[in-house]
Amino acid sequence: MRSEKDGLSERKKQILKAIVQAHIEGGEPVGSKYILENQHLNCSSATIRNEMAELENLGYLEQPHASAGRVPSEQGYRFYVDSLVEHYVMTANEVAQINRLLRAKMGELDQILVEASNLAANLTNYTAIAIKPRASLVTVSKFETIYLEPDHYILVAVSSTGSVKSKHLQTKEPVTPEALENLSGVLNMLMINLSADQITLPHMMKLEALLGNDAHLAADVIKAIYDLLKELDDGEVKVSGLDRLLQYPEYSDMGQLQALLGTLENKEEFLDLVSKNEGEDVSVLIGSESEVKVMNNSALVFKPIIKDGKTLGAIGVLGPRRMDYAKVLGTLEGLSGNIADLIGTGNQITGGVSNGQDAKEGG
Amino acid sequence: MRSEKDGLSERKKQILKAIVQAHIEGGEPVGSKYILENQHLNCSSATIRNEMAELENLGYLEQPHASAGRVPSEQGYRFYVDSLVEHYVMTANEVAQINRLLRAKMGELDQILVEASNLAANLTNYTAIAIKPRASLVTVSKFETIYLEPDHYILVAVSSTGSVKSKHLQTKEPVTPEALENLSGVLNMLMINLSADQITLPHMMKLEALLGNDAHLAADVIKAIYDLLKELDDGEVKVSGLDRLLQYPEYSDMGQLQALLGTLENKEEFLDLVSKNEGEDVSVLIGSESEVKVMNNSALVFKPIIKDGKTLGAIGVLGPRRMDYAKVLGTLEGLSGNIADLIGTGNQITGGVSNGQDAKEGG
DNA sequence: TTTAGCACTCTTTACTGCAGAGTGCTAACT
DNA sequence: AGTTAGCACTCTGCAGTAAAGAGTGCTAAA
Repeated sequence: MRSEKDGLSERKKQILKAIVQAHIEGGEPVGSKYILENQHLNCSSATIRNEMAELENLGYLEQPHASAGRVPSEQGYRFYVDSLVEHYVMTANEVAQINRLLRAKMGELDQILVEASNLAANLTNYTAIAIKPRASLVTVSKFETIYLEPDHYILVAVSSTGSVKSKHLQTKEPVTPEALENLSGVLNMLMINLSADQITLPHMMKLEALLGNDAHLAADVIKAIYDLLKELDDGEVKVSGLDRLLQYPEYSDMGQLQALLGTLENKEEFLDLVSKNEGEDVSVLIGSESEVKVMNNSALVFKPIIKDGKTLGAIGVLGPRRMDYAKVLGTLEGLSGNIADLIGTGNQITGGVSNGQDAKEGG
Repeated sequence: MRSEKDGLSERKKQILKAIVQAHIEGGEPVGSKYILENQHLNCSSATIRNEMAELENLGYLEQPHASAGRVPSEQGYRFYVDSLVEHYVMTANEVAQINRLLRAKMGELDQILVEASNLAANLTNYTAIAIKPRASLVTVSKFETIYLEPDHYILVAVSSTGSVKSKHLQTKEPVTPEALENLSGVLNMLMINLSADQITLPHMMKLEALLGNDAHLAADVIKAIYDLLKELDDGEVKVSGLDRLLQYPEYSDMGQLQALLGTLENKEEFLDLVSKNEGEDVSVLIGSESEVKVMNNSALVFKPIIKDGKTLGAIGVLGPRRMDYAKVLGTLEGLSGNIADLIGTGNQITGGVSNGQDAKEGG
């Protein structure tokens, strides 16, 4: 006993692993007999029972009631994910699927993320989420105006992360295309690389001054810029494959499910989660580990998409605590590799560095 | 008997209405005794039973099993909605809530729709959806380019409906800001007001010719324009308050629920619905009326947002068949009035005509 | 045409008993 | 000391039954 540095004998590990895997597959408590039949250990069911009792004392297993089999505890899953899970390697077929679908939809990051989360849902058969984190440091790196009618133009802003947002603006007095060109010139001089709270009264004064005859545009433009910055800052959470949750009996209990759905609509908690685990490569949050109250019965695995040290987004998989971690981890690895490649090859703001497939679990 | 032109005596109507309303509230079959106690008809429960038996023969009611109360049939709801429902008038409080929240989030149509559907979900306590219909006739009315780096620029397109989309483009050979200005000029001459299938080889030839030294840009630009048009065409469906469905016992049956969730992810069916009922003011689809297979137990009420004869979007409410139609209809009326006002007052592409609060049910 | 009364049907709930699954413990074995 | 066989015990799940309740349809009388 105690022959291993983490305190579990090889046999205990094997039993724990078998229990976790069996429970992942079937969703029901697993008993000593099952282990005996499916795992060729050279011992009897009684021995296994003894081991299981010890594993329970150590906190890795729990018993729903006195005479049911054992179910992995949160700690049990944790240990499984950290030390026992074998890396699932995607089949050629799956890799091909990712390549085909993702490349077909090549586009802006938002789209790629959503597409990737669709794929994740399909491949893992759990619910997946695409997360675009809040970016509190985002600024506008370039302005442009588009003249439409004498009293109507569009203000376009390109953010430091490359996304493009626009706002329609209506003017009281007519403006000329030349005035608008002047406006964008002034904006590109004055208002570049400022975050919302760096825009101060002096900026506005200067803006009005530089606009000369068109000073009447200033107020609306400033408001529009504020709005644009707010939109750029804003995180987004998009959910795919929600219906897949329902096939797992743990979600047949309404109430629980309703709460979870409610949480999913409230993107805030997920955005917080992502920014909190920013440093990690892959994060695996099991049950109550993830401060999102509702998730006691669930697990969330997510992987940020990092580019040049900046977290551009994340894709995650949400499912019951007894999630097929091997498969989910493998899928997210594969997907993120592909996304990184895609971002590298062209459609994003900077070319270069590809942060590849280096796998490591987060704590 | 048969004193009314639609074939139902006043008393039958009253009974039918009472049954529908009671069922809407409680969700359970309602019996003759309940009617007797809550509706002061000058008759006994036996008479009511006779009337109910007749209403059942006429197809307005059905009996879940031999000795339960009656439940309105699809036809019963239909009749209720068409002739019996009283218009719900929003409370001052509700109107104020709409005004406050909607005006605070003034912005592009997409945002307004989503915000309105959030409100609809809150006010009605059902699930709401915001629908931006496919627009197969959409074209680009203005192009603009934004220079970022020698090998990297952005193509911006303003659609005929006023929405703005953009695409990052990477070039093999370096381009100058002047070249890009030329490019947008040429695009604004050549490629304006064309739908995807109107872009032909001659266009591309001419584009290359006019670009002169920068002809190498043409291929990528054409592809980008195709992509932009596709994105502009694309409909969107956004769901709010999904969790609210679960409080109604009709959705406690998994499977049914799972199918419905699946359908909600597949926006196609909803987009089809909207375009099919384009002419209507308010559409009320009860159960199987709405060709969406899954919805046998549900009802969908939606109202298009129309501006200058064009359907810009729609907001809808989805709930159990026994939905509080009065409240839902009233809420959608109120919301759409406010949206119309908002669109009128500034942020959208054309000013003018406000299609107000004129209410009428669709058939 | 309406009503009172009653028999009938069907669902819901509670309770019972039984079979099955799985454990924990003890005593014997290596 | 670790392992095993055996057995008693506990808890769940299911089937069957009985009783209560709700609501109807029908009949006969007003």
